[in-house]
Amino acid sequence: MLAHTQILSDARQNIISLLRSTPLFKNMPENVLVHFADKAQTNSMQKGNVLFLQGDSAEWFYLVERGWIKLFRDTLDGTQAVFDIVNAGVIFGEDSVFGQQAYTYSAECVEDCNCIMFPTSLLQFYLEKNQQMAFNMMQAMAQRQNTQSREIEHLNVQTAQQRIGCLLLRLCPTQQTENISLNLPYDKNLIAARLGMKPETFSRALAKLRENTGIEITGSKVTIPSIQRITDFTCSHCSQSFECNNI
Amino acid sequence: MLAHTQILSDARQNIISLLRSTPLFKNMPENVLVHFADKAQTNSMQKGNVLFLQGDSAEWFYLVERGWIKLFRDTLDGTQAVFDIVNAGVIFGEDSVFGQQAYTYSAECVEDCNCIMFPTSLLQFYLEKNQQMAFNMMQAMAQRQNTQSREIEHLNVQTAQQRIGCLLLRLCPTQQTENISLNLPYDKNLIAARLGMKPETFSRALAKLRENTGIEITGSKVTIPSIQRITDFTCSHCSQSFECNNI
DNA sequence: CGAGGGTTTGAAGTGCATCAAATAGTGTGG
DNA sequence: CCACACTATTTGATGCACTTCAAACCCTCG
Repeated sequence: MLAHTQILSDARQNIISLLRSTPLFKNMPENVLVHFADKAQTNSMQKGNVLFLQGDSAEWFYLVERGWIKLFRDTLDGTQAVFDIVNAGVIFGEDSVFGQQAYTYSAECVEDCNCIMFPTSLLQFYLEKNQQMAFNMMQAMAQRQNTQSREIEHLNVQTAQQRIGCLLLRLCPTQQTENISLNLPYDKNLIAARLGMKPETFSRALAKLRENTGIEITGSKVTIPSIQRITDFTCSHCSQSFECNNI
Repeated sequence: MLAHTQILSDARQNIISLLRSTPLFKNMPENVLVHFADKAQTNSMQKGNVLFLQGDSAEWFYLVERGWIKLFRDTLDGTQAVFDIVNAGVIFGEDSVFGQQAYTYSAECVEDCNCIMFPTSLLQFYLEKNQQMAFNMMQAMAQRQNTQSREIEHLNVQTAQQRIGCLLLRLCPTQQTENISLNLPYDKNLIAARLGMKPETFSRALAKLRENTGIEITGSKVTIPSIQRITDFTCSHCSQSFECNNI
């Protein structure tokens, strides 16, 4: 019994520290974090699992602990518009607190993941009751909005090659500037969709980007000799003072 | 002296009722509205006037009373990414309350307008102090975010013709469904930029849209025989349950 | 009237999508 | 461990959408 309690407590402690590291729960008092952790449900999922569909009643919001989740909308003609793919530390589905209490997009697991879900009603409760919570929420929303308007800018002004370069920059560890090697976090097909292009276009654009910036790609493994060469090639069309690897 | 006071009072009353009609100030107590109105400054501007530039210290936020304001970013290669053009009743620049206290975009008048500016610090004060204010702010931000993610979707999946059709739908008065006539609110050049296309493309796409949907254009005057014909042509690629004329 | 910006039109080029097919990679059952 | 099925990715050929560059047209306003 003691062991059981201990396990529960460990899981709870884990959730609490995860929550604390997100912008939304930053600086929140311990008792609030505990309250959320107590109402949490953890979820392991495999590629292909659907978390929720656009229009579903929004009873939970999610925190990614591990893996990748695709956020998208289906269009009337049967295609799909992917507008974000999120990973560890990101909270999503929480924006349905406002409006019609229904999700405004769908979410699907694209790389095996652990998600923690919390009742939307609990968030709603604290948004009304706790000043800090409300402030954090606004901060997070402002941040996301800024990112999104950059996204619009990118779709408007960048070529396929440049959008890929920009994504690579955002995948790079921020410290290093040379001889970086990393793995593409999910299918090339999916990256293409995320960047608003077809798989074939992605493949060809990536090949050209290789010539233009000296990067190497083998399977999902990417090596980047010089960050500078990518930014030179990629960021010329972007607005001033924007750092891709800063998002 | 009495007349003078009366004029001041009228102006203040006007500001208060304008504020009350915005989502951000909806349901706010009278004394708060008065406080904002007291600190307000009104501004008449002509086409071409710049309200602020990206990076400027964000000391004011704005409410449009009349006219049109372009929100944009300049890119390193000297072009411009327009991500919104707003008009009466819209508040902008208020998102700089968060983050680095600097505007994240630039704003310029594109059709003669009246704007009312309020100190950002006052908003900040009430966001921390007043529950309703914080709630309204979040509501407004959620709304805007939803709109923006639709925008991304549109850029991804719609053709030039369809994007124009979509814009027209949003300009139509919501009640009517047939024989609508309206004026384009600002330069065609600017509409093109707003929709992420070149002026030449806009001109040609508009001509084709005329053939496809039966609309007529003379100068800035547009007549639309049937809304239905536009939605049939325009909205097929959009995600389900989205009403263009509902934004 | 004439200058200048906004708008349209034409010709040619570029980028991305589409359709089709080949190739590589992965997981399955034998 | 291999053959097979299936998916992901690449490659080729072709077409369409949008851009670019250039020039004409139109409208407004001094």
